[in-house]
Amino acid sequence: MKRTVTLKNNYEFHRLYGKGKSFKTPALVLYVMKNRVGICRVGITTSKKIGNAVERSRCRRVIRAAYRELEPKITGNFDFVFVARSKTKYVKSTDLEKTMFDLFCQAGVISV
RNA sequence: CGAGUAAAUUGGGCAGUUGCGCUGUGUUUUACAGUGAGGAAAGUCCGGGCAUCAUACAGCAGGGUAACGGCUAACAGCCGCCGAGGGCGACCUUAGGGAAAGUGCAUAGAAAUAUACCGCCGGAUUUAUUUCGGUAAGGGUGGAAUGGCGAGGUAAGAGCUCACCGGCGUUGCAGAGAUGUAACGGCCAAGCAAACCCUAUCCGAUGCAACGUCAGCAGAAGUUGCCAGCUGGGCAGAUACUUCAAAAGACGGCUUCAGGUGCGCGGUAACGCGCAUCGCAGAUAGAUAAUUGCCUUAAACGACAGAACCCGGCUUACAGAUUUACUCGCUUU
RNA sequence: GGCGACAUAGCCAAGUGGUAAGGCGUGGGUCUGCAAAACCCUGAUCCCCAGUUCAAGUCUGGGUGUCGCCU
Repeated sequence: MKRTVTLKNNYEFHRLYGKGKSFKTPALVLYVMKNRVGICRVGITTSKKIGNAVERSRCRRVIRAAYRELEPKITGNFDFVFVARSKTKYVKSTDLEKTMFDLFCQAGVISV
């Protein structure tokens, strides 16, 4: 299995915030957009509103673990940006996997 | 049993399954093995290593430190000890050199190293005022007013004299020293130096986004630049350097050391020496997640909190638990 | 990750250790038939906690927050 490709530059994030579709739950926000690169790319945002460094890196780990489980089910090439919210640090990765699955279904990324 | 003082430790452990970073082995895209956050990783407040600045040298400026002896690579750290202050006590706090080199200290007050406003006393003049001198007991001002209090003394007073206390100096003794103590001397020296300042002593600057190698690169303007706040001295110089614009990668630096643990010896201690043993993160948008079982436990889901070149300290944050030494009070024997 | 700067009234801000200047704005008043302009009055936990000092906005130490720079 290849390593997950991540979004790194600021303009890529801003393109998704401006042009991508957004789907929200209390624990997670998702921005989706098609790309022409040929693979799926992911960016994770954890702002300083959430807490200190320990809480922010826990949010990143939980989101990354949930995405790793769902990545093989995705059909098509997309860019994703996940934004953590203040409730994310209290959620387990198995619970977040369910909410992420719902968001992917809303976005039409996963063919059921 | 109660109240307290000081110091130290811990921050659950073991195993399994899926998954992630790094290293090694096989191998060529998947296996196996090992390993994977802290006592503060934090704040970046001190000190050092390391690296660069073509030479890093000197002086000035600027900054740090400040009883004494030791430890240390070094330090504003630590240990011991002295003085001062606090506590019945165990013990705690302490930026703790110099105000007999100089400047400054608002307002009030007569006067803030300097005096005489009201007073008190004496002389002269004059006849109810003026002037000269003595004095620092009393008044008032202030944070601070010539060491404090009592007695003697005097025209009135005053360390003028004496006793006690406080401070200073000299000599003797004890100590490694700060200092302590005894005798003697004379009251001359008030406070503030985290105000300027003086004395002693230390400090070149910049920080791994330093710096090196490779790859890449496109130009335009300028002429002195380098070591920096200033000066001296020195070095390089068109194949150089500066500014603007553009481009932004890969590798090294990078983790084996002032390392950890145990034992012994020296030292009051900080710490040092010797022997044995262990290998213990190294990412580069940045790796630890999910779940199950057992054990210890009062409980373990629980605090504060995430390495980014590395060490020694300091400071700040911290749920709960444990241990040791000592003090005071009460009760019983 | 590293290096630095700042915090004073609602806003902009000055400030040698000794009563915290000023401007805009708020509120009240004077003036006017009513307004505007003008004039007068009005208001501060000097970011927080300790220390030095007779006395801290200022000096020293610690903390909090905001902002800037690096390649």
